[in-house]
Amino acid sequence: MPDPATVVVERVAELVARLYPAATDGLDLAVRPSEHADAQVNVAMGLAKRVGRKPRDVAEDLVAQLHLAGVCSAVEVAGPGFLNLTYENDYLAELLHAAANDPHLGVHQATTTETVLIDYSAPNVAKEMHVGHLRSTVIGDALVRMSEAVGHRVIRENHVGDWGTPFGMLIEHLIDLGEVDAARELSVGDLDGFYKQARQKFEASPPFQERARARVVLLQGGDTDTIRLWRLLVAESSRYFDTVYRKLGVRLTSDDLQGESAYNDALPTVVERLRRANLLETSNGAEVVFPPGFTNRDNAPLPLIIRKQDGGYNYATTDLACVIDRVERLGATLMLYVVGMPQAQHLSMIETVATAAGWLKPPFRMVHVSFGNVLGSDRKMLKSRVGDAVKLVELLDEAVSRADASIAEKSPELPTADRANVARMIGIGAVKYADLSNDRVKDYVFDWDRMLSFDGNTAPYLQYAHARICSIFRRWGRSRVEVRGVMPTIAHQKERALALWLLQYDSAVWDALERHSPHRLCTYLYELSTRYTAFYEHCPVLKAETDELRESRLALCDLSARILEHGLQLLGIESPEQM
RNA sequence: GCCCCUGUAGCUCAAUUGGAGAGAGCGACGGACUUCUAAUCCGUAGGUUGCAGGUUCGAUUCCUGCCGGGGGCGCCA
Repeated sequence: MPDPATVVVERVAELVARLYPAATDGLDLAVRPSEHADAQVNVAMGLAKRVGRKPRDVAEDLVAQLHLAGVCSAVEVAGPGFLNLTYENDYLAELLHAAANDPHLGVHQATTTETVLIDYSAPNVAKEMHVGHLRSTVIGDALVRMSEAVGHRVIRENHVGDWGTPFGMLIEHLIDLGEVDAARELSVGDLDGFYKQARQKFEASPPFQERARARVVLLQGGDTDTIRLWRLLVAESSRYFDTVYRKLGVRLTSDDLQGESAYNDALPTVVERLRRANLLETSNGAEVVFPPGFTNRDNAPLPLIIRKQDGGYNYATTDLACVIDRVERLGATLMLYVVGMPQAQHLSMIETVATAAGWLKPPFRMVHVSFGNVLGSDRKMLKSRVGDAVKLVELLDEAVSRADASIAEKSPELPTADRANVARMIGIGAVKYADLSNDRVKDYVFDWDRMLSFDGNTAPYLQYAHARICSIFRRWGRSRVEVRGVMPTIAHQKERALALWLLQYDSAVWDALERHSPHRLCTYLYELSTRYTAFYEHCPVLKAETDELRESRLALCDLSARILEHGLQLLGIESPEQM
């Protein structure tokens, strides 16, 4: 409702349906932002083709009969047949006032509430979290927040790697260290060292290998003491993951853990149900499904392996059990898999098989929210000096200390106690925003200087715009809530540009959500900041000529700040009031 | 060999699913601080959107074929 375009779309749709009832389906009725006017409608061109008339003539007809009194002050035909709209200033003011008094700041709520399950982060138990987990965690978190913001029911799932052959070696290593010492080492977060030591022993010592293999058998057999040790590994790792998630500022907690092991009991059922669905075949002693459309190197059908020759299950089986669980137990209509690009084929096969088996059918659907890599300045996968993966905690700590140094230099008057907190918001925000603001399907180059810059499409720039608004209200000295009753007057060109953009927040949030692309929201917020700053430069607020004008501009400031803060919050980024 | 992703200003990235002279930031050049936070703003220069065709009123976007980069292709997850 707060987007003036929605009214126009309705009116245009009515008119077109009345004038050309036979040519309406699939027509592009969208009202888009325009460089040549406040908005544009492109329906005349598409219509002209269907009814065999000149686009400009169709456009003229539409303009003549379109009733937009009180909404648009002008509707003109331009170019090949564009309808250029200019909105009525009073109408914009009404919508701004409505948005300012809406708890969702104008973002309309979902008409059908879905249960959205978001599968993201997915670190491995007893292994360090590194840059490779950054994108999944940060993008997934943003999708969680955006989905909740429009009223969906959201289920977070952290599909951690907590099962498989490496656990034989990890448990034996834990026994060697002694439970107490091992737990201590794991809880301080030296998962990297723990895993590497275990691996090293495994590779160097044949007796250790034997023990590890035997331990896997015990683990799979449910041996109580082995299970107890395994739980210790999982619990300590989970505790560590929680510290990383808190530092990153994402919603995930240990309550969201849904490890691979959770599906162990369901695996035989998966096999049974596939067999009953007549999908199961035997190939080289393994039980497999051949989903149509997938081939291997030799152009032969490519199987999804359900049960290996040795009788063990594969990750495909777990993933299928997972789909069943999510659909049948949790009732998740939309499942988002925030998983890297390399898994595209695997997930596509899972989807095909789950559909063929009848487990996945409308309204239930799964979407692979894939993403590219984080690159170093050499355009290769980001690595540390010594060549291994960069630890996530170290990356975050460096971001905070860099931000802190920058604040110390630029705002020495800020008390040190506040500075630490602001540095955290800026540093963490910069890392997350750098990740989220890039189109997720592409790789991006990690660059400290650029992401921490106060110029350009960065978190600090948006945060700075927000902080400046807060500063105005501090000087004003009265409560911000007071201006929410004000009906703003739109007069200055910069006020108008800002107002139009503020009213786009609704569509920006939905656009980002529907494409599962947080970077679209980033682009919106960046544009909002630049428009706000232009307004700030040209339109004095506290020094405005009249009280009315001051209040009107304060109202614009208030809504701008709230949308900035709200939008950043949807991305999981905090907005300091001073910086 | 087959399949998927990708290629846009010197650099880093956008472009509202096919819309009007392809937009930002950085860097370069030229301007604006007795300030509501100059950590900012304004202006100028910079392009055959990898190449070649095709589809149509209109293509960075869709189709075909090449070229370059990344990834995947039966018992790891």
